[in-house]
Amino acid sequence: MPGLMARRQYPFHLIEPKWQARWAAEQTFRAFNPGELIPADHPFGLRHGLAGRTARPRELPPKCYILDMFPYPSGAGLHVGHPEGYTATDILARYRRARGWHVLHPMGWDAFGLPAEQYALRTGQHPRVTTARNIATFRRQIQSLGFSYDWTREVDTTDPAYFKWTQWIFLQLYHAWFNPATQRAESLDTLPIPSDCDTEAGRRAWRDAHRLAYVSEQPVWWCEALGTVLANEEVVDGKSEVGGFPVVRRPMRQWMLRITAYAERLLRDLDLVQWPDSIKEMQRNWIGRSEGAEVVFPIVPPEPAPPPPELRAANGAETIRVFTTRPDTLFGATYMVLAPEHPLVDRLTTPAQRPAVEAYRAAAARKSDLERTELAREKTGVFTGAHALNPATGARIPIWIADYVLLSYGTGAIMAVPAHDTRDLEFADKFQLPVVQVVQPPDPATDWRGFVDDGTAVNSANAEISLDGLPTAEAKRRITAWLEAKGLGRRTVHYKLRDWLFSRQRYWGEPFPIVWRRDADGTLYHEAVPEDALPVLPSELDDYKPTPDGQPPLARAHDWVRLPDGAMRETNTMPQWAGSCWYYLRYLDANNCRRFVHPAAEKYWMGAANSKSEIRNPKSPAPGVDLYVGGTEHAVLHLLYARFWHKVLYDLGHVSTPEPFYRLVNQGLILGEDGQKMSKSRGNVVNPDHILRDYGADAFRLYEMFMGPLEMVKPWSTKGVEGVYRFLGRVWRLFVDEQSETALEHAETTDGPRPDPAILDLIRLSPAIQELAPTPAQWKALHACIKKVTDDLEALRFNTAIAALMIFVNEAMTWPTRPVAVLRPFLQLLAPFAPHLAEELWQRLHLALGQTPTCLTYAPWPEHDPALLVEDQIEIPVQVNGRLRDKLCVPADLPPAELERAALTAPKVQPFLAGKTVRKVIVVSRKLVNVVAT
RNA sequence: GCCGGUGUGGUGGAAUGGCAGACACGAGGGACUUAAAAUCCCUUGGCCAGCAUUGGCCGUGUGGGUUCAAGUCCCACCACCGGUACCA
Repeated sequence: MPGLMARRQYPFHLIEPKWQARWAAEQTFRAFNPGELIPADHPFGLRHGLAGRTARPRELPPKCYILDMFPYPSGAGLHVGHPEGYTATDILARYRRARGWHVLHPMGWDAFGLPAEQYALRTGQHPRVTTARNIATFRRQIQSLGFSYDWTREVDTTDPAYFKWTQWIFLQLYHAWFNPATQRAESLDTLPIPSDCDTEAGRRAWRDAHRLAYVSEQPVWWCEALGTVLANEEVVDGKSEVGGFPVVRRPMRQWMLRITAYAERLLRDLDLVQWPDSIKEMQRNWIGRSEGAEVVFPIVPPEPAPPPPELRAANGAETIRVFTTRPDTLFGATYMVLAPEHPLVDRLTTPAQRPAVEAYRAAAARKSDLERTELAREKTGVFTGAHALNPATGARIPIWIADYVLLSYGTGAIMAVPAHDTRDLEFADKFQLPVVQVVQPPDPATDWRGFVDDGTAVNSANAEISLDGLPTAEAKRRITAWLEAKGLGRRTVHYKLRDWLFSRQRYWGEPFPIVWRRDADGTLYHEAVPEDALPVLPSELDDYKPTPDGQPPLARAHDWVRLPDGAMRETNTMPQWAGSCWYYLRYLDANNCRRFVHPAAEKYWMGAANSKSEIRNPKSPAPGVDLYVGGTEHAVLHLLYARFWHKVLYDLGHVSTPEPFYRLVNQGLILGEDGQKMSKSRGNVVNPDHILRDYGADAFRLYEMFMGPLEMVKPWSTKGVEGVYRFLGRVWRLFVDEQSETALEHAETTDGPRPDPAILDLIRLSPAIQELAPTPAQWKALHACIKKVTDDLEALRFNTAIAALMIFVNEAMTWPTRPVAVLRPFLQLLAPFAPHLAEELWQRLHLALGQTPTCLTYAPWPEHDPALLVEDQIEIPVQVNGRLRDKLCVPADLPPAELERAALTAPKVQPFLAGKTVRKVIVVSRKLVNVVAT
């Protein structure tokens, strides 16, 4: 009971559980797959003439797949941010059902993850137990909000029946390679094996080197505190994204996924989807495509040897390859820099410089990444003593090492053009290296030193080629062609995107369906677990810690690791992203134990239409998920990983669209009442359970949508909840007889603490509600509301749709009689927003009229009649020189000439025209008149 | 630094280039009540004038511009939020 609260506005505590129970019992929101039997009494079947039938895909209405980002069920329970997106999608799902679409609206749990495992480390309680408890809490909370999910499709990523298919998809990656010729993933069977791979081991190594899932000994981010490695994406500012613990670089054997092969398609196909520009831009930046050239710099042999006249990198001479986006500045390259870890450093360094170089390399290796970024501004570096030849100028240029050059990007080496690169200039200034201008800025007043934009090439000529006078773009083309002709370089495209580090040293994740064996030579190799042996279940453990030597927790389960035939199981597990990469596909056929999804279900719900024309047609179902709503925190990682998996599955013929999520909308963050981000330490966290208890689910939902535009960041206001709650109270009183309400309250007090919803039958309709013809004003109020709400729903403008409902109710409250013909459609408009209250009043209304109540969920959405909105008298503002002076009430069809005359003669306008000449009169038909007078 | 977003009353927010502030919150006043709560009604951007239901001026982060007309379009800038960063 709301102790401190005032009198309850309406009996939501009886209404909401009643309808939730009924929806659950009748499976009201169940979606049907092609070939599935639609029960004879199901309202979806009744509406579409499919009751009691097994519908073929073509007989089903157009599909609409409305998806939420499924939550991680944390121990803290639901947060008020969760229902924001869920309410938006629920409103849209209910609206689309009313409009006749076949809506798929599912929910599930992204339940692998660190917190349950860390809890297990402390208490010894199996993560499965914690997870199950948290899921139960989340499910209860979400269900108490009355969302129209099809719970028969609920998924849980930790359920073996689910992760069996996560492992299966991993095997698809494992058994595939990316064919550069077709730019697609293909079965490993199509991989050409070079003839010099003449041993079984050689062929195996070749195949392993091409798999989309491969093993690599790589420097990785190791987090001591978490006892695991992390993906690049999970390391923020040199600390773990989860918990903020220090991380260090360490070489380890890891599973990697070859996402870089898809860089170009991941970039290009952003054009196929309707996502916010900011998210597309973040993905583009993450992929980080840059066009340029690879250039080969010959190394000058140590000691006297004069520079060879030939610039060709032939005869086995050592070379340094660099990547540059500005090959046009090659003539200005006055020195080179290698990353300290670059493999050539050892061989290049002269004896005299070796001590300095070794010291610098050791210092760089010790630096945590945090230090490297924080101390980023001041350039450091050491001369190796070696020189290279600038292939354009033939000049001997010194080779340095410096940690501003990263081994992981490009080739790990750069040509430094200090005149036209900010970092190179800083470095050159510090170490007194020569600076040569090779680009002239378009504006002669601009200082060429440090000018990094496009301009005109200067000082760029040798015996064979001249770039002088060419604009940057042309100069790039010319020099690249010259380099290619001389075999000194080639056009290249580089990406920032790295391959995806896919293994974790954790317990609470999907085990890899992989075993390790030794061949006759004793060489270790990996091999897939056969499909019919899936799922690979993790072993039970007593201790969830990693082993002291850094082996994953599963390594403790010796019996589990060692198979009878001597093979050893992989003990790493997959990262949490794995389960969320494909859950939207499992929803399509969540209970299928023979396939990850039946092709017919996949084709129907994801839509086989994928030609451009069909994508652009708003009338046809979207290819893929029609609407995906979630927070921006997944702008890069989840959305990029899921797109990658989807594309692999698409290439291998398992799904029919190139992109998974056609339309994406990000809900904005909800801040605390103080305008700050909600956090336990600030004490400004709003508990949804309390809101639900005090105001009910409908008010909660309505408030979250009324706060402002969905995408916007906005602060919580409990006062605001009271506002929409009062609105729902007015709706209730619009329909209900006050006397009967008193009877209900009386019955409730005698009925004890848990009253039976059946006492709602004591409610009588207000005597003002009658079956009589509405007045024109009443028709207009309704149809204006229908139009506004419908338009706003189509554009996801929920806040203004609710305002329209309020305007209608405020007006309807003043009517002495309330025609059923107006109130009934109003309930349909209200239903997506406040479904419990709408259903209850809908039922009461029909019972009072002696009609059998139909299911409001599937009642066809009302259409507005433009004829009813036509005004015969309209108000026209009259301006003089752009300032409002009067308003005229005129017939709507008044001709412009007459409107102009009326405006000029209007009494309030006259004084402002006195002594002036009318120069011009702008008459905007049905809008306004503006008189220009001087 | 770069990329993206946002700046409108006391507050959340409305406004296809055409009456700025819809709808709500808060506040003030009134009705009902023994009283309070709830409910209902009125007022509510600022300044100035007036007994007056009124009238005038100013107002959408700042400065310019386009236009009969700008919160909305263009240019320059400022502030805040989010992302990202020696990416060659």
